[in-house]
Amino acid sequence: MDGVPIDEIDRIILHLLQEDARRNTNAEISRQVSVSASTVGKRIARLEKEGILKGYRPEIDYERAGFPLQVLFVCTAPIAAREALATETLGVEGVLNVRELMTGEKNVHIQAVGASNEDITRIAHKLDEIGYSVADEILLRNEYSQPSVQFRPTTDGK
Amino acid sequence: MDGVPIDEIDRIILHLLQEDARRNTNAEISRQVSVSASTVGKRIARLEKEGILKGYRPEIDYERAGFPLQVLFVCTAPIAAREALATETLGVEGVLNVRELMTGEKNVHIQAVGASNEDITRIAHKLDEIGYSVADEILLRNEYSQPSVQFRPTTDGK
DNA sequence: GCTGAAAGCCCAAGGTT
DNA sequence: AACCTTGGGCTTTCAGC
Repeated sequence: MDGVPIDEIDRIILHLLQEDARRNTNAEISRQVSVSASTVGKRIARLEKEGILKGYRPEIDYERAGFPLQVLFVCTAPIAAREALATETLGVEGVLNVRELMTGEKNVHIQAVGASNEDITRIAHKLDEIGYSVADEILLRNEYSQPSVQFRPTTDGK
Repeated sequence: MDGVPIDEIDRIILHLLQEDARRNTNAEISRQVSVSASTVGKRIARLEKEGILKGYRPEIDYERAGFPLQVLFVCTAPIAAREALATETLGVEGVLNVRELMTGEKNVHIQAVGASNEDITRIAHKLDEIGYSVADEILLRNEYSQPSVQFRPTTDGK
């Protein structure tokens, strides 16, 4: 499954995809790395097959897109049901992201967006219905994501 | 800046980009919506210019990519410095994501990955150095993201 | 495992309605 | 605004190394 850890070339490919996964074409990447475009394509296919690359998503400014309310629900879920719940949670309209924490009583963080308070209330009810206990409901002020994590493991990648 | 709110066609474009921002080309999108490929391209350019589309990122399984440790740092930052800090935080190697909360004393959540405990310790020190008070450090068990949020605002998109 | 070439497909620009 | 055309560029596949 993950016999080959990923080498220097893979790391550069991942890095360039992180910068712009839509515009950085195989051909463009091949120019910044000393392999051909078809090799870049094959390596990306391999990274996808191994589950390292799981998809390509646009980053959206939800506020400007008509969803001004961003909320973080801090929840408690029975440990046993946690994984099953997480999947179901993504089915709730407005939910963007679910994080399961290893420790602590409040062990699940759910990020959601809505166009109005009505939406947020509906989501909260839904979460309760699914089986969460919603401990806290915090408005998000801003979110920043890393455009480009450095791909240089301390184990120097051998 | 955001005079035109975004119509039904824009919403379908965003939806298809959310499913696969790399493979769903303008031409492919034009087939699923009754406009030409060049119109799709121009609408995407407009959405980018208005800041609704902010980038295209690969979703990476960091664990398989050699970063088995995922941590959530729950921090407190002086309200005034919060925004400036957030930007600086993204510069710390290993940091993936920063969320600013509107309320509560622990007002910033920072998500980071590392190859070893050493990395995590280094990040924690760095956050402290930058000016955060790190209140909690929780191992993340799993994270799920929404592949595709339904783009239908309750205001029915006029 | 990588390369290179060819066929088919895609994109961006400019002109038209 | 949206459309069409078109030249240049891209992706994919496959033979060959």
